Amino acid sequence: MLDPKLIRSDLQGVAAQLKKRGITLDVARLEALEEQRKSLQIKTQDLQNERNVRSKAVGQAKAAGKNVDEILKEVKDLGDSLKVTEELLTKIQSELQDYLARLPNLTHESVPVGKSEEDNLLIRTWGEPRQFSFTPKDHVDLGAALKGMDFENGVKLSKARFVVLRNDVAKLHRALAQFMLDLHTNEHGYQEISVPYIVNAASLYGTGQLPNLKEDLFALAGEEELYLIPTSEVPVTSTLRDEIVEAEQLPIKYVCHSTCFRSEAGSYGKDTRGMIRQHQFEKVELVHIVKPEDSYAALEELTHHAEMVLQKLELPYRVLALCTGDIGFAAAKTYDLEVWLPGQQRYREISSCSNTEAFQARRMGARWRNPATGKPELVHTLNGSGLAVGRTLVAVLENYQEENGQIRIPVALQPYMSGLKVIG
RNA sequence: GGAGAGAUGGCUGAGUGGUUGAAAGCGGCGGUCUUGAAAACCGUUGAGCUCGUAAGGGCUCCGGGGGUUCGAAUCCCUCUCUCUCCGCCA
Repeated sequence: MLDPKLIRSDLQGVAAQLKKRGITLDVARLEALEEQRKSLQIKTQDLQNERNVRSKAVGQAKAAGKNVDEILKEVKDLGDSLKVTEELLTKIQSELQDYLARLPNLTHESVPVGKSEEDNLLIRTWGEPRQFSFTPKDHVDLGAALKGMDFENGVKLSKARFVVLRNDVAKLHRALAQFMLDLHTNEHGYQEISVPYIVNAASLYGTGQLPNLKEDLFALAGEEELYLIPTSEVPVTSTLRDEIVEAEQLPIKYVCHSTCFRSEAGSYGKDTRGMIRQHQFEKVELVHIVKPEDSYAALEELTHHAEMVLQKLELPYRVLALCTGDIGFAAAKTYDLEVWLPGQQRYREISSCSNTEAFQARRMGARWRNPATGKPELVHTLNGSGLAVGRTLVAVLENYQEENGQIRIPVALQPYMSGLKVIG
C-alpha cells in the first residue's frame, strides 16, 4: 500500500507517478473521500471525547454519593449521534482503504518509463548462446526421448499444464533445487526456511496478491478462505507480519524451496507447449528484509545471487530492468533474468528480483526499531527467484543437449547427480 | 473427532462495570556508585490513528467481530486461535 500521508500531501504527484504505470488515479473521488474522512473523524473523536468526559463525571458523582439523574439525562442522546458518525466514518474509511489497497506501488526513479515488455531496458548479458552443429530440440522432445517428461500423464492425473517427471529428469529436477539451496545457504549467507503452502487471505493481502490478483490463485474449497501459495514469497515475507524486529537482526535473508501454484488465468494459449508455464512448479525463492536505506544495494545483491546460479550452471542469460508498464503490482523496481533457450531461440524469464520498498511492509505491518528514533519503522522487503526450478530444468536440457539426444550434466550439478556426467 | 481450560504490553503475570493504557516482576534505556564491569539503588520504558507550522491536544487498542451500558479488559453472543486429556494419524 502507498503511504496515505503521501497521498494526502501530494495527490497530484502520486497521480503523475501512477500515470507512468498506466494507472489513472481518480483524484476527484479521493479528494472528496479524504475531505469526508477528515471532518467525520474530527466529529467522531470530539463526540467520543465528550462521552468519555461525561461518563467519568458520572462515576465521580456516584462515588461522591451525589444524585446522577441529571447528568445521565444530558448524555442520553450523545450515544445515538455518536453511533451515526462512527458508522459513517467506518464506511468512508473502508471505502478509502479498499481504493488504496488496489493501487500499485510507485516505481523508483531509475525505472525506465514504458508501456509493455518491449520497453524493458537491457542491463547486461552474460555468456554466449552455444553454436549447435545440429538443430537443437526443445525440452518437450528431449524430455520425451529421455522418457522423463510425460505431459499426457500429467493431464490424465490432473489437467492441462501439469506434468509427470520420471527417472533422471526427475532426479535432475531435484538436483537443481538442492544445488540452489546449498549455493545460497553456503556461499551467499541465506537462512533456509520451510513454510506452509496453504495460506490465509491476510498473508496474501500483505504481499499484494489480494485483492487485485485473486484470479491467479488457487483457492481451496471449504468453509475457510485459504489459498495455495503462488510463490513462497507470500508465506516467507509474511513471517514478519505484525512483527517489530531489532536493528541488529537486519538484514534477514531467507532462502526457501517450495512448490508454487498458479491458475494462470489470463494466460490461455500462452506457452501451452512444455514446462514453461505450469499450474504447479517449484521455485527456490530469495527474500530480504532490510533497513530502508539498504534496500537498493540489497536488490543488486539479491539479483547477483540469482545470477550466480546461472553462472555456475554456465547458462547464458541477460538482465533486464522492467519498465513502468511491465513491472509487478508490489514492486518499486524489478530486474528480470532471462535464460537462453536454444529450443525457442530466445531468452525466457527465469527469475524476477524486486524491491518492494515499504509497500508490502506497510500492508503487513512489518517493522524494525530504528535506534536513531527509538520508534518502530517500516522495513523494506525484497524477493527474487533464485531460480525457478522447472524453467532451469528446461534450460539445462536444451542448452546441454547432444545430437544423439543425450544431456550432459553441468559440472556444478554432478555432485548432486550421483556423479553422473551425462544422462540419456 | 470427543471433553475441558485459556487468549492482557518485548516476556511472565495481576486485574470481574467508573480517572486502568492497564499492578508487579523480568527485559530494555538513562543515571548514581566503580579504574572498568557486575551487583545494588533511582528514574524511565506499548502501538496505531488523528488535529496542529510547532508547542501540544484528542481518539482507538487488553485474540477478531457484534451486543448490553451514561461508562466494558471486566457482563452477554459469536468466530478464530492456543493448551491439556482421550481417540485417530505421517
